[in-house]
Amino acid sequence: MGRGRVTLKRIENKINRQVTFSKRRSGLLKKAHEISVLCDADVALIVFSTKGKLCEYSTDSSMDRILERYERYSYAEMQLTSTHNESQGSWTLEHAKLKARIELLQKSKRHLMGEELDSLTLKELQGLEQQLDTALKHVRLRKNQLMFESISALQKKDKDMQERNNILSKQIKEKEKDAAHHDKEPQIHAAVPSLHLGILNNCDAHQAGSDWEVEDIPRPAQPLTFMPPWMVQHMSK
Amino acid sequence: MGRGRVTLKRIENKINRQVTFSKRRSGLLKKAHEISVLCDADVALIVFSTKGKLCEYSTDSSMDRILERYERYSYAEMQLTSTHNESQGSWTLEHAKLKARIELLQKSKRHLMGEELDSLTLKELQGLEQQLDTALKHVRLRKNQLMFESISALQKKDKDMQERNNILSKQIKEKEKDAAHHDKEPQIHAAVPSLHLGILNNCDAHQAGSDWEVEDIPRPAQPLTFMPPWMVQHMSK
DNA sequence: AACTATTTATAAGA
DNA sequence: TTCTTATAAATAGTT
Repeated sequence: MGRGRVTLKRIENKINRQVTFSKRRSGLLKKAHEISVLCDADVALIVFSTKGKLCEYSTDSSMDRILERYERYSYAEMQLTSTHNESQGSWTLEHAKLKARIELLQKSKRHLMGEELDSLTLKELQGLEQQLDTALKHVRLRKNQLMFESISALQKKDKDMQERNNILSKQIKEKEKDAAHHDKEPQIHAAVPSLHLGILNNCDAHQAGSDWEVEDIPRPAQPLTFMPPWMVQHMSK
Repeated sequence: MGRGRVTLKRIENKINRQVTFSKRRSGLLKKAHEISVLCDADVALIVFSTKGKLCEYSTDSSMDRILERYERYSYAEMQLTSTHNESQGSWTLEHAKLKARIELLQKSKRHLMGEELDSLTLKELQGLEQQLDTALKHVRLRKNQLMFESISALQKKDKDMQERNNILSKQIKEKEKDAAHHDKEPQIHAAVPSLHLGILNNCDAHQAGSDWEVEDIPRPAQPLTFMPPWMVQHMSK
């Protein structure tokens, strides 16, 4: 796509190579992002330039998650290799890797808890926000599930009780009928007003300090910063 | 590059998304390979489709090397310092400890990312939610309030019904007593076992397979953060 | 899976 | 580097 046809061969001219790298890198990042969004794919892209400069893209800025997923995916292999990998030399490396991993995990955990955000770029913060938002949705979904299960149980019991009520009412009426019919005694009147209860609606008995009173704070309109996507990459920490 | 202009938004049509994924995936892989060859770059590309299928490209097919290089890039210091300062004897133990630690960290991290929530209690979920919500505080008072009120209403109703049950039972007993006393007819026995209801606790009536979706429950329009996709792409320094 | 009308990416030039 | 432009490539919609 350009004025000349491209040959799949290392560009020998250093300047040209650098320029082409810049252009294609942004193109590649863009496409990685596009397929990620359009097709709902999890993408991780890592690019080292000749000079060793790192450039990366990952869906939701969650490189760690995706790399972990990748490693999980190849778990079978890894198990096979790691079993026999216990020669001395690789132990130190293994150890170092584990420590590095812990560092990574702690760091990302701190970020997820909203700590140490100073070191993050705008883009990373953006990604973090999205991730937290998703997590929050999941947590609430689960919470709702538990709560609604409680409600369902109560409703069922409620229904059972209503039936029981009806049965008892009928029995009383029969009793009264029998009584009136057979010995014409004064009837005992049992007022049984029907209890009508709305389901899932408002109620007066509201305990203020209860355990699951949640947040009172009105949510401000989402404060999003707009910025041409492919410009963002030029901002560094 | 096609007959229509593309909008950077998840393709909702499943078939279309799948087709587009295939096409773009090969395009992306091709471009990754091209930049790798043309510009002598080290590239690692990992793509998971929606369905979880993995597809990867890496310069010289050396994914491991590049991923290691990637991790080293961030944790060079660590690797240097941690390689030689451990005594050999306790390595196995050290190793195990580190692994255990990693497990713990991953678990809590997953919770913070809204995953594997099934093992959490309502209370724990509440804590998690608050933690996640610290940044997004305000949210859903109304919904929670409604649910709280529903449960309270049901509890109140429940209580009322119990009282009513008791009253009715007494009336029946009086009836029976009267009947027996006055005309010695056969009695009608109405068994009225007392219904005991726990409050917001375990429910026996638990529908196992039901798919709980928050969306099934009427609630106010969802004011969730909507994040314009631009960008999560990031480059390191 | 092929076919094209178009859009998009980018090589070369400035 | 950045912009412009001619052209090659990629691909969305269609068959």
